[in-house]
Amino acid sequence: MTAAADRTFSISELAQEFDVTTRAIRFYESEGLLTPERQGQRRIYSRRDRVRLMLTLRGKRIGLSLLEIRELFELYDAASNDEPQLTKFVDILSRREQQLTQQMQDIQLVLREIGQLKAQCENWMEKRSGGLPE
Amino acid sequence: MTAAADRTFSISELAQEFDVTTRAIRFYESEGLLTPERQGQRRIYSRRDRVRLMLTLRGKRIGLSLLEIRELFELYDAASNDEPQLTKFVDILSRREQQLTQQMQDIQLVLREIGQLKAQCENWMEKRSGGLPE
DNA sequence: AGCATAGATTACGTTAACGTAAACTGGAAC
DNA sequence: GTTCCAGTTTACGTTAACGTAATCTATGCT
Repeated sequence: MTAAADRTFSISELAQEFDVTTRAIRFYESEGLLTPERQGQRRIYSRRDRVRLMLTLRGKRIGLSLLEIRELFELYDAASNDEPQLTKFVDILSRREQQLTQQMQDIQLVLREIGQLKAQCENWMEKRSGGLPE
Repeated sequence: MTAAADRTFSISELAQEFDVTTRAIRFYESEGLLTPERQGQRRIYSRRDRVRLMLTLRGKRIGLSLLEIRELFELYDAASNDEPQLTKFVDILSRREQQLTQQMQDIQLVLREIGQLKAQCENWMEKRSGGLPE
């Protein structure tokens, strides 16, 4: 049994590590995404909270709203329950899968366009710099 | 010369085709993304406007703000100008490329997780349905 | 002429996700 | 003791991207 398994974190530690403001972290709590303990009035974050913060930020990066992220947390927590819950869970996952796949295709399109545009630009610039040798 | 090359569109035609409200289309105009002609007071959209609307919506899907989309339009229009403009253009493209690549990786991660979760759920549900044969 | 319909203009409302400021607390360091 | 410092609460402000009326206009149809 290693002794550091229950490491905890202060709010500013997490803020630094993930490059968000403490305000944002408290806001996520107010939205039900984090549930830190208290030591007096100070918030004290567990490993679990840290993971949830990570997942929250990743969720945001892929365009989920805080509400959706929270729903996923709740469904995930309750997922070992009854079958209707499970079915709903799978439904949501499928829909999101659908959207994300679409999103990836869009991104790939745009990336290709960007590549072409960049090549074109660099082409032009080369020609210009080579075209007037004093 | 075919005669229909200069087809134009009404606002509600575009609204229908792309499944957005007319309000949104007028809003995009007010933000400088579209520049329809006028026939009296009615807006009359060209092929070019239609393409820009398409690009606007695609930009939104991949998480660009209307302002960013407008900047890209402007840069694209001015791209055949001088070299500093071109350099700036390539810069912006590179940054966006960077972000989009990151975003794609995030999405791929989540898609993998979703796949696993779905498999797990279906696994559970199978076991249950098979476990109680009356 | 009268009416319906599509479109225009103006303006206020809304939601999400925090930012920002003010005022307070509790322990640590000097 | 007092001065920092990190943290807390409360509350109002902000931005983006439209939604939602309300009111007005132009036009084609009957």
